[in-house]
Amino acid sequence: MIASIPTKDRILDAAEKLFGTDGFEATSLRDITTAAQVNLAAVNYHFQSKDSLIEAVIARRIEPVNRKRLERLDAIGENPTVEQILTAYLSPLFELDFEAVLPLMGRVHSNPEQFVDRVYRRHLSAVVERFRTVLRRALPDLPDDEMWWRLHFSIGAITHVLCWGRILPAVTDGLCDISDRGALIRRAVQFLAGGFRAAATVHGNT
Amino acid sequence: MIASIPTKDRILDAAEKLFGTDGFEATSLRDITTAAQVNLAAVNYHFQSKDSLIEAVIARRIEPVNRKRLERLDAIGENPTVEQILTAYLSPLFELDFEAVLPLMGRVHSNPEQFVDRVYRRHLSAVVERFRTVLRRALPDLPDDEMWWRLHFSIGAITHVLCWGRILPAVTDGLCDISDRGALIRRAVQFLAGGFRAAATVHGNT
DNA sequence: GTCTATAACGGGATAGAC
DNA sequence: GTCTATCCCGTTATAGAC
Repeated sequence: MIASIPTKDRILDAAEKLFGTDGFEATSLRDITTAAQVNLAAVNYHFQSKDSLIEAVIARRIEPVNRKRLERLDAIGENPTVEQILTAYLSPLFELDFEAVLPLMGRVHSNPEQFVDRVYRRHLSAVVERFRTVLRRALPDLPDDEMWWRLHFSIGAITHVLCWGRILPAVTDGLCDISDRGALIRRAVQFLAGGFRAAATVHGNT
Repeated sequence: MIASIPTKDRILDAAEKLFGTDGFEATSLRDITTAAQVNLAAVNYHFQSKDSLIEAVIARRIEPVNRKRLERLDAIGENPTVEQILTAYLSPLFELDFEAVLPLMGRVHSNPEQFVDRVYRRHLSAVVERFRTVLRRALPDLPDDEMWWRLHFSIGAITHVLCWGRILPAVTDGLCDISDRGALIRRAVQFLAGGFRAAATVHGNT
């Protein structure tokens, strides 16, 4: 052991970084214990299995984010604007680290088959439901189905930034800057609010 | 061999389905050859490795989509609306099968580290560049950096639908219907066009 | 709690008969 | 082109000493 950080936390730190960059299946316990500079068997001692480790890594990050989301939603009062609601949802996420933890969140959001039960149903669905209710008050003319679609479009837009964040500057000749988080949140909120406010036509089978 | 479909195509069909639902790492060659009802060694005969198989599976679907995208972009004339441009980009994608091929496309779009070279740079960047140029003419007041961000928000929104498509009805009590593709395309285009048209404020370091 | 050593297994890939 | 059999490696997980 090199630093004074407990073994369990060293494993969590290394795992979340590697899971984020390489994916859950592609990351072996050996990769994790090597990066964390702990013994291989420590993973199965502190966590019971790789699967439990994955759950622990995710829960450690999602729970504080969701707590802040609900706090900020409560803080903006009874009749917030769409922009305020979206900011309450997004800002706790984008305060996290783009190198280590945001890629992990991206993985979680883009693997429904793997995580819909252990993440969406357990950690996310109640929060989404709260925000959906508030958004419905802010956009009373939007039909329920359209609201759901737009929520998913929005979550997808954000998920993509989580997944691609670190390499966005490279594929856009430096035009996409991820260092200014306040600006990034405002950009996202403006775009998504524009989408939520777009006219919703009735869709038939044409 | 049960049907008359050539072995090579049987492998591609089974692989794209399994890659889409389970992911690339989680799908073994044994899974694929069992589903395709072909011999294990056939994969290494027709393709050289699992990695080459992955590339072949992706290229088979992406290339026709991109050809149609450019055809439809050409077909809408010199000064198309934002809605027309977005429809030209999205419609060839959403004509594909939500059970087999769209989940695969979702995987590809949400794994930048794995696919930025073999997919984005090879198959996608030229097409995105064409659409970015046309969009810039349709939205002359939008700064270049904002354009890039909004393109990525849009691609993310769509990617999310590709990844989550099959289970969206389940998590929304049936409100999200993916069977009517025309309606889905129109919904997405309306949302994204609203986002692209949103006012873009200048972002400082506040 | 932490280590070494190893079990038990499944993975990709290939040799060689047909 | 297609098959069987097998090699060789990396994986998760655990047993047992310290």
